[in-house]
Amino acid sequence: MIRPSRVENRLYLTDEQLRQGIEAMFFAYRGFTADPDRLLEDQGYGRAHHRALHFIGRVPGTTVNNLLMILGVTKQSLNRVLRSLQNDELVISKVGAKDKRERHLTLTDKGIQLEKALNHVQSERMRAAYRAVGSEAVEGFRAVLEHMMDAEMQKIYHDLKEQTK
Amino acid sequence: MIRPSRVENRLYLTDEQLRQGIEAMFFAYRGFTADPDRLLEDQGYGRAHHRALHFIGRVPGTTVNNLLMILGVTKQSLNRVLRSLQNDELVISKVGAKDKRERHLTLTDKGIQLEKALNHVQSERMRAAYRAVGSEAVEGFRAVLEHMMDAEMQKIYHDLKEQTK
DNA sequence: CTTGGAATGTCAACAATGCTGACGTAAAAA
DNA sequence: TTTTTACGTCAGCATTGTTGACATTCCAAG
Repeated sequence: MIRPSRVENRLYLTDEQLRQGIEAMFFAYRGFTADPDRLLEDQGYGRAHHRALHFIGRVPGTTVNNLLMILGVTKQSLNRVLRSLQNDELVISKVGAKDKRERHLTLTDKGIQLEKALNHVQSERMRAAYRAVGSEAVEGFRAVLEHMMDAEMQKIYHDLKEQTK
Repeated sequence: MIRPSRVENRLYLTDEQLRQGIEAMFFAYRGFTADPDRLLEDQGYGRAHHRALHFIGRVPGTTVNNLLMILGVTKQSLNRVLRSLQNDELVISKVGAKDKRERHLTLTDKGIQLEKALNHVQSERMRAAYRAVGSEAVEGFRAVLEHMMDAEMQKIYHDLKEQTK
């Protein structure tokens, strides 16, 4: 549980501290993607494929349009990635029953396998970091990240959390 | 399923918690880069230009090779960015006095101005997030990020901190 | 019911930024 | 001195963003 700063309501932050935060974010994100990137390279995929697999796995049956909002890229960019995943039989696209304009996306067994592998290496790094710092730090970490998101992203982030309850 | 007891050192993390951490990182990084991206677009630059400006500003007189290690890209990729920054007179490259193979990079006044503007919008978002969560959370945030970096990046990150003392 | 507009997804072409390979020049080693 | 290594530059390719054009489907106005 996060207590909003109890003593100093306004904490004084030097430019230097903020700059270190920026650099930490930059270097950490590289670490965050390093392990999945290695796995993906073996298969001839990139980060874009990872993101698609992740969120299709997270919300099975989602539409292309919904995925678009989550990922924040153009549909043309996403389409290219989805096409290759479908060709390789990692993803299945089914025309909507109600609305035939929509395509509903799900992972095949093969897709689930790769997604699991990617999720595993990424989770292990995060688990290690979490373990190293303890649970209070973890809550702080998540709190700061949440406040760094744009408002729409915060909403999507929370909706995803609800979804798996 | 066996539940490890929640003693302080021992942190039990569900798959779901780890997955949320992953997604938080993903969405937050988008927010983290959103404001600078807008500024950069106005000038016809991209994120790669931002990173170069940032670290040249941080370590004035650094060599291309040193910058390469910080950024973790190939010299060919960096070179393209540096060339455009030099053409636009944001960066100056000077042949090394001792070793003429090296180029030492510094920002021009124009370069400093743009770097300041980029740093400002990015810092403001971080400051807002920090303020919203309080100082304990901030420390947790930085601690987790640090443990998420690869070892070489941790070293570089710390060296940069020392440098400005 | 028909028709025109909005929504959804696909195809094509372009831009930014990764990458590898080839190479010139300077320094270091043999 | 000659060969090897290091540093930086130029050329070309791959991934993944972008905008534009378009076919199909749905829905709402008439």
